[in-house]
Amino acid sequence: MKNIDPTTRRPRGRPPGFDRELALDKAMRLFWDRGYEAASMDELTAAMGISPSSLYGAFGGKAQLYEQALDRYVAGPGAYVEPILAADLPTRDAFQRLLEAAAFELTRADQPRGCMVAAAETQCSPSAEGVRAAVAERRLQAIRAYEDRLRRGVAAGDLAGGVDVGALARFLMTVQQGLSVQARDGASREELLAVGRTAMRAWPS
Amino acid sequence: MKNIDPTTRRPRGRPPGFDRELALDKAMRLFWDRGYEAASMDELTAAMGISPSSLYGAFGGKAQLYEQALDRYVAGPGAYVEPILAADLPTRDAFQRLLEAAAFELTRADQPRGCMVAAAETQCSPSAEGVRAAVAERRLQAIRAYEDRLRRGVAAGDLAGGVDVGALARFLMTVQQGLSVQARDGASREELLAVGRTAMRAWPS
DNA sequence: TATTTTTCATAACGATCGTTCCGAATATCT
DNA sequence: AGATATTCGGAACGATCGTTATGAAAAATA
Repeated sequence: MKNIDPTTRRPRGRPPGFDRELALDKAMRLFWDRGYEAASMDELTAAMGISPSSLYGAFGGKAQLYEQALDRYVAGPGAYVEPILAADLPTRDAFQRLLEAAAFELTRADQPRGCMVAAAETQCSPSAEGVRAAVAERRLQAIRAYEDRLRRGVAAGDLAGGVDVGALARFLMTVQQGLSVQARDGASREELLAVGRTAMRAWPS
Repeated sequence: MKNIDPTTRRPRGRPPGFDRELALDKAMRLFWDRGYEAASMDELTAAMGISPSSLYGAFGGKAQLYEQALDRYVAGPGAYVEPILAADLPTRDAFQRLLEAAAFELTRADQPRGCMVAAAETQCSPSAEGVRAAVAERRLQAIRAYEDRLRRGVAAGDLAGGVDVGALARFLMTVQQGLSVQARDGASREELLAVGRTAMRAWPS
């Protein structure tokens, strides 16, 4: 088949036989549910509907695929976080909404339970140390994002200047990570919401 | 060699060539650090100083060894919990001490970081579903233990009757699970202590 | 139509997984 | 001493791991 339109001109060789974004989405779901090591190449290729050679050609390998799946998770199912932090809300309200949203998102019936980042890859074999460190780094950055939001609250005057924003940020992230474990263990949405409400009682004065 | 004393009479065959408790201890350490699946039989037998056939003879297999390692963890490194819950303390003080003790224990230099139970085996391959369920069940029982302690507080009158003990217990366990993730990510003892202090601010009135 | 380029499916690779088998070693019992 | 019982080290098992090699398939280009 020939393509005349120069704006959609096909490259030289055989065209890819699958949708890259769709395949990445399937991989993300499996990694999300299983973690990195427990998701085998056989399962990945089956879920993505492609062959190992296509996977290597398009994504570079299992570890690289996992990192791209992480990116896709943050930009997709995990995208609910950023707008809440960025919204023009009182600081306390923002984190209350964040915990409510987490309770909702971590227990959706149409998704794997828990967060793909929050409590994943805490244990692994030495050969997976690289990906473990990558996930841990994302968790650290998430705490930083909380800190930044809290500092914005201090600057805006709706959070007392004496508050230890580092400790508060880490506490809030600790709760999120615990919520992810709870969700994976089968806790209900209402139970997670109750945990979130309890956690908010720790909000300074 | 012959053994005369009938109270320490040896059984018929060749005597075991290793200390069962010591070997189990080594296995526990490795499982604690790596989790179930990422700890290979090669590493286990090397750490325990025994052969695969001895491991099977003495423990039954990898999965059974893991369960026994869990028991040993609870009775050993994790034994600090029970006396704090059982102590004759005001309820609030008990959980404050528990969080302080956790911050200390989860960051010991002579042990793997984090708790062997709290945030482990949240993701695994289908073949390890059995052990995952077993660990999850222990986490559920831990929440129950917290609930029982809180109810004791209500009965003793140092916790208001209107308090939702289920939610409070789950919140406290959620924090513990999050602390375990934090510890594995390298958070310092002081940081965990600060998280614990923040969490205690959620204590009812 | 022939050539070139890229992707694809399949099979095969070496490594490692948990497990089992086997013969030697080491003890007690007859 | 010989028979019996139990444990040992080590090899071997089939299965599965992630990865790579091979050649056919499918497109544009010459």
